[in-house]
Amino acid sequence: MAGGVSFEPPRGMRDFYPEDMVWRNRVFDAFRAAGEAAGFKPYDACVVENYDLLARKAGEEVGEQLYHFFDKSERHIALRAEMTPTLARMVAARQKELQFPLKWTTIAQCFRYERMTKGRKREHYQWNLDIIGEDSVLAEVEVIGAACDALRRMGLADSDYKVHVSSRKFLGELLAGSGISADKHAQVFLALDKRGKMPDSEIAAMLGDGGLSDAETEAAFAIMETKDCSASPELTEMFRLAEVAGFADRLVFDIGVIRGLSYYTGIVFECFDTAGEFRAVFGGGRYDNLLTTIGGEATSAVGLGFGDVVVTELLKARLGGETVAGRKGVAVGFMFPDQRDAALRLAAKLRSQGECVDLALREQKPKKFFSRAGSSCAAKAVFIGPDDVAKGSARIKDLSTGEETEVAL
RNA sequence: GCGGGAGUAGAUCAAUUGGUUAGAUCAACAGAUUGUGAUUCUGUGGGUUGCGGGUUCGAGUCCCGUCUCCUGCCCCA
Repeated sequence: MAGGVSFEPPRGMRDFYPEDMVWRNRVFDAFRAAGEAAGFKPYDACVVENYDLLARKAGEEVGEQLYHFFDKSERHIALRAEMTPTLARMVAARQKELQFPLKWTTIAQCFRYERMTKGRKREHYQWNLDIIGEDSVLAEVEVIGAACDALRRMGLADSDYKVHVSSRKFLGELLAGSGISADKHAQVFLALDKRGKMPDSEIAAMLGDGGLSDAETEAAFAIMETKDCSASPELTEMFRLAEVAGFADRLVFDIGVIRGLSYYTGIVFECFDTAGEFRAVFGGGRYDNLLTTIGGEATSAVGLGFGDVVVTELLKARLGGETVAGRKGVAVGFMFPDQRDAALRLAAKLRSQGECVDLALREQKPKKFFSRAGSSCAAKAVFIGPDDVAKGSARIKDLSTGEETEVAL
Protein backbone atom coordinates (compact mmCIF):
# COMPACT_ATOMS: atom_id res chain seq x y z
CA MET A 1 0.00 0.00 0.00
CA ALA A 2 2.60 2.47 -1.13
CA GLY A 3 1.85 6.04 -0.16
CA GLY A 4 -1.35 4.92 1.55
CA VAL A 5 -3.07 4.23 -1.77
CA SER A 6 -4.74 0.86 -2.14
CA PHE A 7 -4.54 -0.82 -5.50
CA GLU A 8 -7.33 -3.21 -4.72
CA PRO A 9 -10.95 -2.58 -5.55
CA PRO A 10 -12.96 -1.17 -2.65
CA ARG A 11 -14.21 -3.78 -0.23
CA GLY A 12 -17.01 -5.86 -1.62
CA MET A 13 -16.66 -4.54 -5.17
CA ARG A 14 -15.83 -6.89 -7.97
CA ASP A 15 -13.51 -6.93 -10.97
CA PHE A 16 -14.35 -9.17 -13.87
CA TYR A 17 -11.31 -10.55 -15.66
CA PRO A 18 -11.87 -12.27 -19.01
CA GLU A 19 -12.14 -15.68 -17.35
CA ASP A 20 -14.78 -14.25 -15.00
CA MET A 21 -16.71 -12.79 -17.90
CA VAL A 22 -17.12 -16.29 -19.32
CA TRP A 23 -19.29 -17.12 -16.32
CA ARG A 24 -20.99 -13.78 -16.13
CA ASN A 25 -21.96 -13.90 -19.79
CA ARG A 26 -23.25 -17.41 -19.38
CA VAL A 27 -25.53 -16.19 -16.61
CA PHE A 28 -26.56 -12.94 -18.29
CA ASP A 29 -27.22 -14.64 -21.61
CA ALA A 30 -29.54 -17.06 -19.84
CA PHE A 31 -31.31 -14.19 -18.08
CA ARG A 32 -31.90 -12.32 -21.30
CA ALA A 33 -32.93 -15.36 -23.29
CA ALA A 34 -35.34 -16.60 -20.64
CA GLY A 35 -36.85 -13.15 -20.21
CA GLU A 36 -37.33 -12.74 -23.91
CA ALA A 37 -38.72 -16.26 -24.31
CA ALA A 38 -41.36 -15.47 -21.69
CA GLY A 39 -42.34 -12.18 -23.26
CA PHE A 40 -40.80 -9.79 -20.77
CA LYS A 41 -39.78 -6.42 -22.12
CA PRO A 42 -36.31 -5.16 -21.21
CA TYR A 43 -35.96 -1.81 -19.49
CA ASP A 44 -33.16 -0.05 -17.68
CA ALA A 45 -32.73 2.91 -15.35
CA CYS A 46 -30.18 5.08 -13.65
CA VAL A 47 -28.05 3.47 -10.95
CA VAL A 48 -28.46 6.39 -8.55
CA GLU A 49 -31.73 7.51 -7.07
CA ASN A 50 -32.84 10.14 -4.63
CA TYR A 51 -32.04 8.86 -1.18
CA ASP A 52 -35.57 9.34 0.10
CA LEU A 53 -37.08 7.08 -2.54
CA LEU A 54 -34.83 4.18 -1.54
CA ALA A 55 -34.80 4.78 2.20
CA ARG A 56 -38.55 5.16 2.50
CA LYS A 57 -39.45 1.89 0.90
CA ALA A 58 -36.63 -0.20 2.24
CA GLY A 59 -37.28 0.64 5.86
CA GLU A 60 -35.19 2.18 8.57
CA GLU A 61 -32.52 -0.53 8.88
CA VAL A 62 -31.71 -0.58 5.21
CA GLY A 63 -31.31 3.15 5.07
CA GLU A 64 -28.06 2.58 6.94
CA GLN A 65 -26.99 0.05 4.34
CA LEU A 66 -27.25 2.37 1.37
CA TYR A 67 -24.26 3.82 -0.35
CA HIS A 68 -25.20 7.47 -0.33
CA PHE A 69 -23.70 10.91 -0.75
CA PHE A 70 -24.59 14.53 -1.36
CA ASP A 71 -24.02 15.93 -4.82
CA LYS A 72 -22.59 19.40 -5.42
CA SER A 73 -26.03 20.93 -5.03
CA GLU A 74 -26.57 19.13 -1.72
CA ARG A 75 -29.05 16.69 -3.23
CA HIS A 76 -29.11 13.49 -1.20
CA ILE A 77 -28.28 10.69 -3.64
CA ALA A 78 -27.96 6.94 -3.13
CA LEU A 79 -26.96 3.91 -5.15
CA ARG A 80 -29.89 1.57 -5.55
CA ALA A 81 -29.90 -1.54 -3.37
CA GLU A 82 -32.71 -3.13 -5.34
CA MET A 83 -34.73 -2.33 -8.41
CA THR A 84 -38.24 -2.31 -7.03
CA PRO A 85 -38.45 1.37 -5.97
CA THR A 86 -37.07 2.45 -9.32
CA LEU A 87 -39.54 0.25 -11.14
CA ALA A 88 -42.38 1.64 -9.06
CA ARG A 89 -41.29 5.16 -9.86
CA MET A 90 -41.11 4.51 -13.59
CA VAL A 91 -44.44 2.73 -13.73
CA ALA A 92 -46.23 5.31 -11.61
CA ALA A 93 -44.94 8.09 -13.85
CA ARG A 94 -46.73 6.55 -16.84
CA GLN A 95 -49.50 4.72 -15.08
CA LYS A 96 -52.21 6.38 -17.17
CA GLU A 97 -50.73 5.53 -20.52
CA LEU A 98 -49.29 2.06 -19.92
CA GLN A 99 -51.32 -1.01 -20.81
CA PHE A 100 -51.50 -3.50 -18.00
CA PRO A 101 -50.49 -6.10 -17.17
CA LEU A 102 -46.86 -5.13 -17.71
CA LYS A 103 -44.14 -7.72 -18.00
CA TRP A 104 -40.81 -6.02 -17.56
CA THR A 105 -37.29 -7.29 -17.00
CA THR A 106 -33.86 -5.88 -16.34
CA ILE A 107 -30.40 -6.85 -15.13
CA ALA A 108 -29.57 -4.20 -12.58
CA GLN A 109 -26.35 -3.55 -10.75
CA CYS A 110 -27.24 -2.98 -7.11
CA PHE A 111 -25.25 -1.88 -4.10
CA ARG A 112 -25.58 -2.47 -0.42
CA TYR A 113 -23.17 -1.45 2.28
CA GLU A 114 -22.96 -4.36 4.65
CA ARG A 115 -20.79 -7.16 5.90
CA MET A 116 -19.77 -9.62 3.23
CA THR A 117 -20.21 -13.37 3.44
CA LYS A 118 -20.10 -16.21 0.97
CA GLY A 119 -22.47 -15.52 -1.88
CA ARG A 120 -22.86 -11.95 -0.83
CA LYS A 121 -20.95 -8.92 -1.96
CA ARG A 122 -21.57 -5.23 -1.62
CA GLU A 123 -22.30 -5.04 -5.29
CA HIS A 124 -24.12 -7.50 -7.50
CA TYR A 125 -26.22 -7.83 -10.58
CA GLN A 126 -29.80 -8.76 -10.02
CA TRP A 127 -32.07 -10.02 -12.73
CA ASN A 128 -35.56 -8.68 -12.12
CA LEU A 129 -38.81 -10.01 -13.51
CA ASP A 130 -42.00 -8.15 -12.69
CA ILE A 131 -45.58 -8.57 -13.76
CA ILE A 132 -47.59 -5.54 -12.78
CA GLY A 133 -51.35 -5.28 -12.79
CA GLU A 134 -52.40 -8.92 -12.78
CA ASP A 135 -54.20 -10.70 -9.94
CA SER A 136 -54.15 -14.19 -11.40
CA VAL A 137 -51.65 -16.71 -9.99
CA LEU A 138 -50.68 -17.30 -13.60
CA ALA A 139 -48.43 -14.28 -13.04
CA GLU A 140 -46.53 -16.17 -10.33
CA VAL A 141 -46.34 -19.22 -12.56
CA GLU A 142 -44.95 -17.24 -15.47
CA VAL A 143 -42.32 -15.53 -13.35
CA ILE A 144 -41.13 -18.69 -11.61
CA GLY A 145 -41.27 -20.60 -14.87
CA ALA A 146 -39.03 -18.05 -16.55
CA ALA A 147 -36.52 -18.27 -13.70
CA CYS A 148 -36.46 -22.07 -13.97
CA ASP A 149 -35.96 -21.70 -17.70
CA ALA A 150 -32.97 -19.44 -17.05
CA LEU A 151 -31.43 -22.02 -14.72
CA ARG A 152 -31.83 -24.69 -17.37
CA ARG A 153 -30.24 -22.45 -20.00
CA MET A 154 -27.27 -21.93 -17.72
CA GLY A 155 -26.75 -25.68 -17.66
CA LEU A 156 -28.20 -26.71 -14.30
CA ALA A 157 -30.16 -29.93 -14.03
CA ASP A 158 -33.79 -29.69 -12.92
CA SER A 159 -32.84 -31.78 -9.90
CA ASP A 160 -30.20 -29.29 -8.78
CA TYR A 161 -32.69 -26.92 -7.19
CA LYS A 162 -36.13 -26.56 -5.64
CA VAL A 163 -38.41 -23.57 -5.50
CA HIS A 164 -40.02 -23.35 -2.08
CA VAL A 165 -43.42 -21.73 -2.24
CA SER A 166 -45.80 -20.46 0.39
CA SER A 167 -48.35 -17.72 0.85
CA ARG A 168 -48.47 -15.00 3.43
CA LYS A 169 -52.17 -14.78 2.89
CA PHE A 170 -52.57 -18.50 3.61
CA LEU A 171 -50.34 -18.29 6.67
CA GLY A 172 -52.35 -15.31 7.86
CA GLU A 173 -55.56 -17.30 7.53
CA LEU A 174 -54.11 -20.17 9.51
CA LEU A 175 -53.00 -17.79 12.23
CA ALA A 176 -56.39 -16.13 12.29
CA GLY A 177 -57.97 -19.58 12.56
CA SER A 178 -56.02 -20.06 15.78
CA GLY A 179 -57.37 -16.83 17.14
CA ILE A 180 -54.30 -14.71 16.45
CA SER A 181 -55.63 -11.38 15.28
CA ALA A 182 -54.46 -9.81 12.05
CA ASP A 183 -52.79 -6.83 13.70
CA LYS A 184 -50.24 -9.23 15.22
CA HIS A 185 -49.40 -10.98 11.97
CA ALA A 186 -46.57 -8.70 10.89
CA GLN A 187 -44.78 -9.37 14.15
CA VAL A 188 -45.48 -13.09 13.89
CA PHE A 189 -44.15 -13.23 10.33
CA LEU A 190 -40.96 -11.57 11.45
CA ALA A 191 -40.48 -14.01 14.32
CA LEU A 192 -41.38 -17.13 12.36
CA ASP A 193 -39.05 -16.11 9.54
CA LYS A 194 -36.21 -16.69 12.00
CA ARG A 195 -36.95 -20.38 12.34
CA GLY A 196 -33.85 -22.41 11.79
CA LYS A 197 -31.69 -19.38 12.44
CA MET A 198 -32.63 -18.90 16.07
CA PRO A 199 -33.53 -21.41 18.75
CA ASP A 200 -37.25 -21.96 19.11
CA SER A 201 -37.13 -20.67 22.66
CA GLU A 202 -36.04 -17.24 21.44
CA ILE A 203 -38.68 -17.22 18.74
CA ALA A 204 -41.24 -18.06 21.36
CA ALA A 205 -39.98 -15.11 23.37
CA MET A 206 -40.32 -12.87 20.30
CA LEU A 207 -43.86 -14.07 19.82
CA GLY A 208 -44.60 -13.39 23.46
CA ASP A 209 -43.25 -9.87 23.03
CA GLY A 210 -45.56 -9.54 20.05
CA GLY A 211 -48.53 -9.97 22.32
CA LEU A 212 -49.23 -13.67 21.82
CA SER A 213 -50.39 -15.79 24.71
CA ASP A 214 -48.61 -19.04 25.47
CA ALA A 215 -51.42 -20.95 23.82
CA GLU A 216 -51.23 -18.77 20.71
CA THR A 217 -47.48 -19.19 20.53
CA GLU A 218 -47.92 -22.92 20.72
CA ALA A 219 -50.53 -22.71 17.97
CA ALA A 220 -48.17 -20.67 15.82
CA PHE A 221 -45.48 -23.33 16.10
CA ALA A 222 -48.02 -26.01 15.26
CA ILE A 223 -49.03 -24.08 12.15
CA MET A 224 -45.43 -24.06 11.00
CA GLU A 225 -45.63 -27.85 10.76
CA THR A 226 -48.28 -27.53 8.06
CA LYS A 227 -47.40 -29.75 5.12
CA ASP A 228 -50.57 -29.46 3.13
CA CYS A 229 -51.74 -26.39 1.25
CA SER A 230 -54.96 -27.76 -0.22
CA ALA A 231 -56.89 -25.33 1.98
CA SER A 232 -55.40 -22.47 -0.02
CA PRO A 233 -57.13 -22.03 -3.39
CA GLU A 234 -54.38 -19.82 -4.77
CA LEU A 235 -51.58 -22.25 -3.88
CA THR A 236 -53.58 -25.19 -5.15
CA GLU A 237 -54.21 -23.41 -8.42
CA MET A 238 -50.59 -22.38 -8.70
CA PHE A 239 -49.30 -25.91 -8.31
CA ARG A 240 -51.84 -27.08 -10.86
CA LEU A 241 -50.72 -24.48 -13.39
CA ALA A 242 -47.08 -25.34 -12.76
CA GLU A 243 -48.00 -28.92 -13.59
CA VAL A 244 -49.48 -27.75 -16.87
CA ALA A 245 -46.41 -25.63 -17.59
CA GLY A 246 -44.16 -28.59 -16.83
CA PHE A 247 -42.06 -27.47 -13.90
CA ALA A 248 -44.12 -28.67 -10.94
CA ASP A 249 -41.35 -31.19 -10.22
CA ARG A 250 -39.19 -28.31 -9.05
CA LEU A 251 -41.81 -26.77 -6.74
CA VAL A 252 -42.39 -27.63 -3.13
CA PHE A 253 -44.82 -26.19 -0.63
CA ASP A 254 -42.91 -24.83 2.36
CA ILE A 255 -44.86 -22.91 4.99
CA GLY A 256 -41.52 -21.68 6.32
CA VAL A 257 -40.92 -19.37 3.37
CA ILE A 258 -41.97 -15.96 4.63
CA ARG A 259 -39.29 -13.52 3.44
CA GLY A 260 -38.13 -10.63 5.50
CA LEU A 261 -39.42 -7.75 3.46
CA SER A 262 -42.72 -6.53 4.74
CA TYR A 263 -44.29 -5.56 1.44
CA TYR A 264 -45.14 -9.09 0.35
CA THR A 265 -48.84 -9.82 0.67
CA GLY A 266 -49.57 -13.09 -1.13
CA ILE A 267 -47.57 -15.94 -2.57
CA VAL A 268 -43.87 -15.86 -1.71
CA PHE A 269 -41.12 -18.11 -2.98
CA GLU A 270 -37.42 -18.81 -2.67
CA CYS A 271 -35.22 -21.07 -4.74
CA PHE A 272 -32.49 -23.18 -3.09
CA ASP A 273 -30.01 -25.67 -4.40
CA THR A 274 -31.14 -29.17 -3.55
CA ALA A 275 -27.99 -29.93 -1.59
CA GLY A 276 -28.67 -26.98 0.68
CA GLU A 277 -25.12 -25.76 0.17
CA PHE A 278 -25.78 -22.18 -0.88
CA ARG A 279 -27.95 -19.22 -0.08
CA ALA A 280 -31.19 -18.61 -1.91
CA VAL A 281 -30.67 -18.48 -5.66
CA PHE A 282 -33.69 -16.31 -6.32
CA GLY A 283 -36.76 -15.16 -4.48
CA GLY A 284 -39.83 -13.05 -4.80
CA GLY A 285 -43.53 -12.87 -4.37
CA ARG A 286 -46.67 -10.85 -4.72
CA TYR A 287 -46.87 -7.34 -3.38
CA ASP A 288 -50.09 -5.44 -3.78
CA ASN A 289 -49.24 -1.98 -2.64
CA LEU A 290 -46.15 -1.20 -4.63
CA LEU A 291 -47.36 1.92 -6.36
CA THR A 292 -49.45 3.41 -3.57
CA THR A 293 -46.32 4.11 -1.55
CA ILE A 294 -45.19 6.58 -4.17
CA GLY A 295 -48.50 8.09 -5.05
CA GLY A 296 -49.71 5.73 -7.74
CA GLU A 297 -52.92 3.80 -7.85
CA ALA A 298 -53.20 0.44 -6.11
CA THR A 299 -51.87 -2.24 -8.39
CA SER A 300 -51.14 -5.88 -7.74
CA ALA A 301 -47.76 -7.12 -8.84
CA VAL A 302 -45.47 -10.11 -8.74
CA GLY A 303 -41.74 -9.62 -8.59
CA LEU A 304 -38.68 -11.84 -8.73
CA GLY A 305 -35.10 -10.99 -7.90
CA PHE A 306 -32.30 -13.25 -9.06
CA GLY A 307 -28.74 -12.30 -8.13
CA ASP A 308 -25.70 -13.30 -10.14
CA VAL A 309 -23.40 -14.20 -7.24
CA VAL A 310 -25.00 -17.29 -5.73
CA VAL A 311 -26.01 -18.84 -9.03
CA THR A 312 -22.49 -18.43 -10.38
CA GLU A 313 -21.10 -20.23 -7.34
CA LEU A 314 -23.68 -22.94 -7.83
CA LEU A 315 -22.82 -23.26 -11.51
CA LYS A 316 -19.13 -23.56 -10.81
CA ALA A 317 -19.83 -26.24 -8.22
CA ARG A 318 -22.14 -28.25 -10.46
CA LEU A 319 -20.51 -27.79 -13.86
CA GLY A 320 -16.91 -27.84 -12.70
CA GLY A 321 -14.60 -24.96 -12.03
CA GLU A 322 -12.79 -25.15 -15.34
CA THR A 323 -13.76 -22.83 -18.11
CA VAL A 324 -16.83 -24.05 -19.88
CA ALA A 325 -16.52 -21.71 -22.85
CA GLY A 326 -16.59 -23.53 -26.15
CA ARG A 327 -13.86 -23.01 -28.70
CA LYS A 328 -14.65 -20.67 -31.50
CA GLY A 329 -13.01 -18.43 -34.02
CA VAL A 330 -9.78 -18.52 -35.96
CA ALA A 331 -6.30 -17.50 -34.86
CA VAL A 332 -4.20 -16.04 -37.66
CA GLY A 333 -0.42 -15.76 -37.35
CA PHE A 334 2.58 -15.14 -39.58
CA MET A 335 6.26 -15.96 -39.56
CA PHE A 336 8.02 -12.82 -40.80
CA PRO A 337 7.02 -9.19 -41.28
CA ASP A 338 6.80 -9.86 -45.02
CA GLN A 339 3.71 -11.99 -44.45
CA ARG A 340 1.94 -9.46 -42.29
CA ASP A 341 -0.13 -7.95 -45.09
CA ALA A 342 -1.22 -11.39 -46.25
CA ALA A 343 -2.25 -12.28 -42.69
CA LEU A 344 -4.22 -9.07 -42.27
CA ARG A 345 -5.86 -9.57 -45.65
CA LEU A 346 -6.90 -13.11 -44.72
CA ALA A 347 -8.19 -11.93 -41.36
CA ALA A 348 -10.29 -9.24 -43.02
CA LYS A 349 -11.68 -11.75 -45.50
CA LEU A 350 -12.60 -14.26 -42.81
CA ARG A 351 -14.18 -11.54 -40.70
CA SER A 352 -16.28 -10.37 -43.62
CA GLN A 353 -17.52 -13.94 -43.83
CA GLY A 354 -18.65 -13.75 -40.23
CA GLU A 355 -15.74 -15.52 -38.55
CA CYS A 356 -14.25 -14.28 -35.31
CA VAL A 357 -10.57 -13.78 -36.02
CA ASP A 358 -7.76 -13.25 -33.55
CA LEU A 359 -4.95 -11.82 -35.65
CA ALA A 360 -1.43 -12.03 -34.26
CA LEU A 361 -0.02 -8.55 -33.85
CA ARG A 362 3.56 -9.51 -34.55
CA GLU A 363 5.57 -12.25 -36.24
CA GLN A 364 6.00 -15.48 -34.31
CA LYS A 365 7.73 -18.77 -34.65
CA PRO A 366 5.28 -21.51 -35.61
CA LYS A 367 5.76 -23.44 -32.43
CA LYS A 368 4.96 -20.46 -30.30
CA PHE A 369 2.03 -19.46 -32.44
CA PHE A 370 0.37 -22.85 -32.31
CA SER A 371 1.16 -23.29 -28.69
CA ARG A 372 -0.60 -20.08 -27.82
CA ALA A 373 -3.45 -20.70 -30.22
CA GLY A 374 -3.99 -24.11 -28.64
CA SER A 375 -4.21 -22.74 -25.12
CA SER A 376 -6.49 -19.89 -26.19
CA CYS A 377 -10.14 -20.52 -26.97
CA ALA A 378 -9.72 -20.45 -30.75
CA ALA A 379 -11.21 -23.38 -32.65
CA LYS A 380 -8.94 -23.11 -35.66
CA ALA A 381 -5.57 -21.61 -36.52
CA VAL A 382 -3.79 -20.63 -39.70
CA PHE A 383 -0.11 -19.73 -39.87
CA ILE A 384 1.30 -17.91 -42.89
CA GLY A 385 4.92 -18.21 -43.96
CA PRO A 386 6.86 -17.20 -47.10
CA ASP A 387 5.97 -20.43 -48.90
CA ASP A 388 2.26 -19.89 -48.36
CA VAL A 389 2.39 -16.40 -49.78
CA ALA A 390 4.36 -17.67 -52.80
CA LYS A 391 1.84 -20.45 -53.29
CA GLY A 392 -1.17 -18.18 -52.76
CA SER A 393 -2.82 -20.39 -50.16
CA ALA A 394 -2.43 -21.46 -46.57
CA ARG A 395 -3.69 -24.29 -44.38
CA ILE A 396 -6.29 -23.74 -41.70
CA LYS A 397 -5.88 -26.26 -38.93
CA ASP A 398 -8.69 -27.43 -36.70
CA LEU A 399 -7.09 -27.25 -33.28
CA SER A 400 -9.02 -30.12 -31.74
CA THR A 401 -8.81 -32.64 -34.58
CA GLY A 402 -5.60 -31.49 -36.26
CA GLU A 403 -7.32 -31.56 -39.64
CA GLU A 404 -6.09 -29.06 -42.19
CA THR A 405 -7.91 -27.43 -45.07
CA GLU A 406 -6.54 -25.12 -47.76
CA VAL A 407 -7.64 -21.52 -47.93
CA ALA A 408 -6.77 -19.00 -50.65
CA LEU A 409 -4.84 -15.94 -49.55
C1' G B 1 -21.82 -4.57 14.43
C1' C B 2 -19.51 -9.29 17.12
C1' G B 3 -16.21 -13.84 16.95
C1' G B 4 -12.52 -17.38 14.71
C1' G B 5 -8.64 -18.45 10.92
C1' A B 6 -5.22 -16.85 7.26
C1' G B 7 -1.79 -13.49 4.16
C1' U B 8 5.67 -16.00 1.65
C1' A B 9 7.41 -15.73 -6.62
C1' G B 10 1.93 -15.03 -11.52
C1' A B 11 -0.43 -19.94 -8.94
C1' U B 12 -0.23 -23.91 -5.04
C1' C B 13 2.81 -24.42 -0.95
C1' A B 14 7.87 -25.25 2.04
C1' A B 15 11.46 -22.92 5.37
C1' U B 16 13.89 -27.01 12.66
C1' U B 17 13.35 -23.65 19.48
C1' G B 18 14.08 -16.85 16.34
C1' G B 19 19.92 -18.12 13.09
C1' U B 20 23.93 -18.28 6.44
C1' U B 21 22.11 -15.70 0.33
C1' A B 22 13.69 -17.42 1.87
C1' G B 23 13.20 -22.91 -1.43
C1' A B 24 10.21 -26.59 -4.46
C1' U B 25 6.59 -27.73 -8.13
C1' C B 26 3.51 -25.72 -11.87
C1' A B 27 3.07 -21.35 -15.04
C1' A B 28 5.79 -17.61 -17.98
C1' C B 29 9.96 -16.51 -21.06
C1' A B 30 14.39 -18.23 -23.89
C1' G B 31 17.26 -22.13 -26.26
C1' A B 32 17.77 -27.28 -28.33
C1' U B 33 14.17 -26.50 -33.10
C1' U B 34 14.20 -21.11 -39.93
C1' G B 35 7.57 -24.07 -41.72
C1' U B 36 3.08 -26.16 -38.09
C1' G B 37 0.51 -26.86 -30.78
C1' A B 38 -0.03 -30.05 -25.67
C1' U B 39 6.07 -34.77 -25.16
C1' U B 40 11.30 -34.22 -23.67
C1' C B 41 15.83 -31.76 -22.21
C1' U B 42 18.57 -27.22 -20.84
C1' G B 43 18.51 -22.44 -19.14
C1' U B 44 16.43 -17.54 -17.49
C1' G B 45 13.62 -14.06 -15.06
C1' G B 46 10.90 -13.52 -11.09
C1' G B 47 10.20 -11.66 -3.59
C1' U B 48 10.77 -4.86 0.49
C1' U B 49 7.62 -12.65 3.20
C1' G B 50 0.23 -7.70 2.69
C1' C B 51 1.59 -2.80 4.92
C1' G B 52 3.59 0.05 9.26
C1' G B 53 5.84 0.04 13.91
C1' G B 54 8.12 -2.72 18.16
C1' U B 55 11.32 -6.59 20.81
C1' U B 56 16.27 -8.77 19.48
C1' C B 57 23.14 -9.29 18.07
C1' G B 58 19.65 -11.36 14.44
C1' A B 59 12.40 -11.64 12.64
C1' G B 60 8.93 -15.06 7.20
C1' U B 61 8.91 -16.85 12.48
C1' C B 62 7.57 -13.23 18.59
C1' C B 63 4.45 -8.50 20.08
C1' C B 64 1.15 -4.19 18.67
C1' G B 65 -1.50 -1.64 14.95
C1' U B 66 -3.60 -1.60 10.09
C1' C B 67 -5.41 -3.54 5.35
C1' U B 68 -7.23 -7.68 2.65
C1' C B 69 -9.30 -12.54 2.15
C1' C B 70 -11.87 -16.91 4.19
C1' U B 71 -15.33 -18.59 7.88
C1' G B 72 -19.45 -18.41 11.71
C1' C B 73 -23.37 -14.90 13.95
C1' C B 74 -26.60 -10.57 12.96
C1' C B 75 -29.17 -9.08 8.47
C1' C B 76 -31.05 -9.50 4.01
C1' A B 77 -30.98 -8.29 -2.70
